[in-house]
Amino acid sequence: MLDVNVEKLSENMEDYLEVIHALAGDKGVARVGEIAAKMDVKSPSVNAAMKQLAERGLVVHQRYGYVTLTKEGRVRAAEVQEKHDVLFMFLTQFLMLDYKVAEREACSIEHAISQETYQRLVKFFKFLRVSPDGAKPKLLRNFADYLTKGESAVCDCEKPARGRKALGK
Amino acid sequence: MLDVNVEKLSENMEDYLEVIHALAGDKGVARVGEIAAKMDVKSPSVNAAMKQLAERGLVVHQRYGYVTLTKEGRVRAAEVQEKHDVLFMFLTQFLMLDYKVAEREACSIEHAISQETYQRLVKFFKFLRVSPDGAKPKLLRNFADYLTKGESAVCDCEKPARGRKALGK
DNA sequence: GAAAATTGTTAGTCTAACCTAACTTCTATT
DNA sequence: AATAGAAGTTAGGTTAGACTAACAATTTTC
Repeated sequence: MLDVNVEKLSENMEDYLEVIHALAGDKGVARVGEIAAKMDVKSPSVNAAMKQLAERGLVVHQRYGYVTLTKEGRVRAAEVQEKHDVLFMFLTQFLMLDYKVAEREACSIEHAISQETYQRLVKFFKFLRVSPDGAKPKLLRNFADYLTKGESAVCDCEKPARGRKALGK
Repeated sequence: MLDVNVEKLSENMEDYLEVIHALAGDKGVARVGEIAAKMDVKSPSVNAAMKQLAERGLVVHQRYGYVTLTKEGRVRAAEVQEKHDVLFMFLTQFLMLDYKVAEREACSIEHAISQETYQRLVKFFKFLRVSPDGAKPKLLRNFADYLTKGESAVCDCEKPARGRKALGK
């Protein structure tokens, strides 16, 4: 199926792909200078990276010109981006971390998780019907309470049959 | 409070601390050769690493002799280990990944998460009463079903009020 | 207790990132 | 269309981490 013949990329190279992907957006092209700015490195570093990525067939880099992702480059970039997004969602929606922290952490964890783990996370979200925008499921609203109010708020998935609602009301 | 004056360690250095911590166990000491074997590197690499860690006051390394963690080294090692353990738990208990995959991923993610994120994960486990050994909470048993049976099994934390149990029985 | 075997160290090399300084190409203004 | 300035490239240096080969210390074995 998929994922055959995929040489492993370093974290750095994954970052470059991701940034190019983001910059390219609709235009489909990025400049060395833009990439350098976004990655917070100098242009010679970008140059060296582009050389490597070009050799691996992930980007096309015209001398003094545009950088574009190849088809395969786009696929790899998208994979990383998807991991990033699902991790961000986990960190914000589940763990209720603030956006800035979540963003930073997602950026590092995205390189550390396998496709397999990514897919399980996606399934877990589906199972709980969590989405980036939509209303939080009850479970997570409960957890939010727990975080602010402490031990008193509990997950009402557990021990639901014993008393409470059943008795007093 | 805590965590002042803590120079950031590279992933590699964190790994060394973790391995020394594990090897030291009760004896409290480790040998260069053991460390090399566990990390799957050669001894000169361990040597160089020990030099660095000794300079930072995290280990004591006697020439041709034992390596031991300092107090601070032990603290740092334990922090990494705790992250590892909670991640391993998340990957196995929540995402139901197999032990081998979970172990591998925990080893890489452990370097990428902050104390803050770690603590939130711990709280989430407490909230759901998940423990390494104990019985899985209902939520996770449901998710396990969902993974094998697909969409039909759902989280019964959500939409619990509408029919089902209330009606049929 | 001396020689052999094991274990640890040193010196020097390699690679992936990064950097600065100097150079080249492109572009945009007059 | 010439040139100033911006953008990109090349050359060469730095650091962290690994490696091999050669050497030194320690431990084991006879």
